[in-house]
Amino acid sequence: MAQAGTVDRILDTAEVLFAQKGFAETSLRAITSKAGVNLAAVNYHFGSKESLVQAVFERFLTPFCAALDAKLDEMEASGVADTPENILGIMSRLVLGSHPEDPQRAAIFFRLSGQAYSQPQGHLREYLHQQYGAVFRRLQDHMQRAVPDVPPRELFWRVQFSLGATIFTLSGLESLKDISRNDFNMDVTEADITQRLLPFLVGGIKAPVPAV
Amino acid sequence: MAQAGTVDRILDTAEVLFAQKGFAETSLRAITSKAGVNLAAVNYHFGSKESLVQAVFERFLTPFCAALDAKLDEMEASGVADTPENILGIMSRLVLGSHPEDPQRAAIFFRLSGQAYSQPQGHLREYLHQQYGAVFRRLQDHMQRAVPDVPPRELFWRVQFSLGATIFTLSGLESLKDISRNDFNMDVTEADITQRLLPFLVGGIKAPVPAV
DNA sequence: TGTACATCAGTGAACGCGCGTTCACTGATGTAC
DNA sequence: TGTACATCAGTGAACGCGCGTTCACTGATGTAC
Repeated sequence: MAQAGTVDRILDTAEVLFAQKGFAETSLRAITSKAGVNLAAVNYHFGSKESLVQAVFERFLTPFCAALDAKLDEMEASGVADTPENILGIMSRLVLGSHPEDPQRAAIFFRLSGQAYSQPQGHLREYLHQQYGAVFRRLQDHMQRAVPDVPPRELFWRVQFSLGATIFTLSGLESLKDISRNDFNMDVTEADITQRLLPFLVGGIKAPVPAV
Repeated sequence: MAQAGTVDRILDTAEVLFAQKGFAETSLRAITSKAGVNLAAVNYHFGSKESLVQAVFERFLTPFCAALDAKLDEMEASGVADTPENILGIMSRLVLGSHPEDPQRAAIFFRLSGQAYSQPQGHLREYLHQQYGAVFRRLQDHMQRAVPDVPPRELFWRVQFSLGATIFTLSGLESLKDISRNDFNMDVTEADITQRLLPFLVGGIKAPVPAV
């Protein structure tokens, strides 16, 4: 963070504060004063607060989606069969490994996602869907090949459920860590949770489809 | 809503607006003008905006938790064995059936829950946990008896994942309905989703525990 | 090499606005003697 | 039965505050001739 340009200092600070306090609850004054830049610099560089929010997401998602695309290319080229286990494995390794120098970064990413999705107005959700929908559909296609017996409509919902379980859990991780510490005397990490999450999701995605 | 007392008119209006736009994004002026009551009435009856938010949750959760307790009593008395299917079945029937006169109400409940959980500050989450934690633990105990092979710590997380899948999906239902309509030419209802959700959750909760 | 102008990052102060909250007040109902 | 006082729901107007945004400005760097 130190000595970076104004734009990066704003983005670095904004992503931490947005994750900590939410979009509406984080003022530009809070961001700029913590970042050590002038209040007007946000509007100068980004145009508005809303554009700053989008820029924060772009900085996360663009490289992530590019990496995911590359991994999927790799997988297709190698001829490995699609299974829920290896598709979800790719995802989790990508998320956890995307910023090895800063393990907190993955947590921030999830908290931001959780907030983006629970924003009731949905401008942001629409923007993300439009911007990154293609990778999502590609992932969905692979998953379909992995579980051909699950009808596409059913699978669509199961992928949504999986997304929900993941984002919800990892975005509220701080308080869940506390509970886990109190109830089980046990510290947990993002990697722990992911290890527990994968079998759960695989079980759910592969579950028998009830005859209607 | 018509002709109710001031307190109820405020609560009725607030719960709809909070679900639609979020807590921070809904002003007391919006609530009171739509409810047809004086601006100062909120502070007169509830003391502050934050207390109003809590009151909205209480009006949902207190009867819901009482009904859940009663159902669990009933189940224990009847000697039916615990299974993931019937525990989750009780929950879903309770949620969907809790306001048969107003099916929209369940959707509002989930949107509020989704927002409560994604609130990064967590005052509300703490308040809810403290207020309704007992019923949650009781539910967890039943689930443990239903899947004795899953270690308690593992189960704790699986219940969190289930909660996440449920709240996340049902709280973002509006936009998912749109996607489903576009991609599959298919309208979905809360009850549809619940029917698809249950096998997914059962599959996840029963999934084999990986040897570590 | 020097001068004039354009571009650009950044600044400090102010703008108007909507917010939650407060306060003095009204009018109706209940209670004490 | 009448009077004085207390309680309570509700009101209208104002309060101060923090917000996102704007604007005129500065100073450094680049470009044209």
